[in-house]
Amino acid sequence: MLTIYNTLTGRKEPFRELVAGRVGMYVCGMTVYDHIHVGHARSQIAFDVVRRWLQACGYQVNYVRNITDIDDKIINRARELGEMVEALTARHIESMNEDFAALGIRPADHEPRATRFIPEIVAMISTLIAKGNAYVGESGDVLYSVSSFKAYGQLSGRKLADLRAGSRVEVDEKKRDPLDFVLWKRAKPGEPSWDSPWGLGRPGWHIECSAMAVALLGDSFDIHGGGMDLKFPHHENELAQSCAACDTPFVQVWMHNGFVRVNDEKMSKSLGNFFTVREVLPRLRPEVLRAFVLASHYRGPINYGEDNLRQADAALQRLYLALRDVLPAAGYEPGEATRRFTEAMNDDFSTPEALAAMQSLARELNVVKAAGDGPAASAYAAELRTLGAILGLLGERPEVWLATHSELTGAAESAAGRPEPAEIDRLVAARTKSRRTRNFAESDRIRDELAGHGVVLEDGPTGTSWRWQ
RNA sequence: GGCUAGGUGGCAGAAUGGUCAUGCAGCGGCCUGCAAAGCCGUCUAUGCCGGUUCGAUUCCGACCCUAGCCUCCA
Repeated sequence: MLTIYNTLTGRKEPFRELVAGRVGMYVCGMTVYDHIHVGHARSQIAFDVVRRWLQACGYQVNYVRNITDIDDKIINRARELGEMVEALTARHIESMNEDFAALGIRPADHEPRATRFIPEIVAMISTLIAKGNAYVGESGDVLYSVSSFKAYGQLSGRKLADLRAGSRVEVDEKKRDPLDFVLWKRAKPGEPSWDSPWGLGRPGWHIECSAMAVALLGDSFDIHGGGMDLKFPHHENELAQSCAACDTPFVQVWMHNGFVRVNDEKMSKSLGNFFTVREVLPRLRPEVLRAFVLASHYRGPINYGEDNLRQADAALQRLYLALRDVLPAAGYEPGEATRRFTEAMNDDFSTPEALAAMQSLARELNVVKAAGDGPAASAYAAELRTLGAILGLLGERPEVWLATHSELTGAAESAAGRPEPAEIDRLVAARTKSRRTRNFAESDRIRDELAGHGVVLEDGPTGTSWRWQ
């Protein structure tokens, strides 16, 4: 039985889908004005795994991940770069998709863009005005009236009075309530705009998600996910709009992932302490980043740093080493590892425990391998790869993975100074010759030399193989 | 100030009203010419103070500390 922690209720609850066998899921995606960073990657990996697990459980998942392609930041960035908004967003959507693919984050079933859903957005705003939940302010913007929705604050656990008392809420005289937020923003000259009953303008941030989610998943759906920082105000507002417009509970389960930290601080655009995925990937196998993310529970924080990445790499390498030289069987009888893995994933997607189960399975695999039990090893290998696939891991061939150099885990050797494979093969052959003549001083010298370049030698019954450390 | 989530071994990170995963690192052994890989064994932990209990790391309360949100942010 799958249980999921629901932000709305503050506890883990048994998951009950609205329509038997089907799950509608909406995850907040990217605002496309820059390359994605590790924090974004974490969030998308987390929900990618949620989706994969739901599918592994037999659900037919309708996965929607939006793209915010119009807002102030985009307009400002385009202006700074002297570029058209369309060109800027197209560029970054492409960049985002490349990064997602590298990290094994699968495309969503629907990837709606705000600018393609203007009619739906306008319609929802009209409904809100008609129902008395929204009004046209003095500035010409359309605003949502928070006091018109009595459950406002339920998701983030806040009371309107507390929020109003918050020292950082800016008082805007044009609003009836300082907490009212924009649904439709009137365009200033030169800004991209769309026609509406309230004049030329563009949608506010929150309304696009409401309108697109309802358009693609219906008035009420199963799971809505996003980063912790979206809980308030974004999801609170989204919830208020959608409930008021549709008179439905909107979302069954709200899920929020924790942050990536750098030196115990949130990695964020505003703090400037972020690493983009594309600057990090050249010296980090994408799968290592994925393993690093999954080594922690999705709701907790993770610290981005060399030590932790190295550990993730070592753990992953251990799994690949176990799989090396074993042909996975076509079928197998799921064992203790699968049972433990399943239980872990059913417990609010506890990927650290699931990975622990995989490590134990790798040990069993190593044992039967060493004992020369080929059929048992093949069965375990198949089981391990199946479990790995659910997490989007272990998709590579072991030999290929092990031959891939990772600067992080390798010697302090720059890419330029790294020896060529042909040169390594030559040295390995020379060492083998020395070993045959029992000239161990020379053979050890060669091994040390290679070790200095991050090359690890392994002597086996069929000869010597090498891999990058 | 309000709200939320946390504080577990050298590090990372699970779980649990009584026996505290898993990986890395360390130590001992097997294997090896020696190593590596692998296997076996093994050391170190539950922020602080009270309470409930036969027994709490786990439940309750206070305190301290950390992070996050309350403004754009995955």
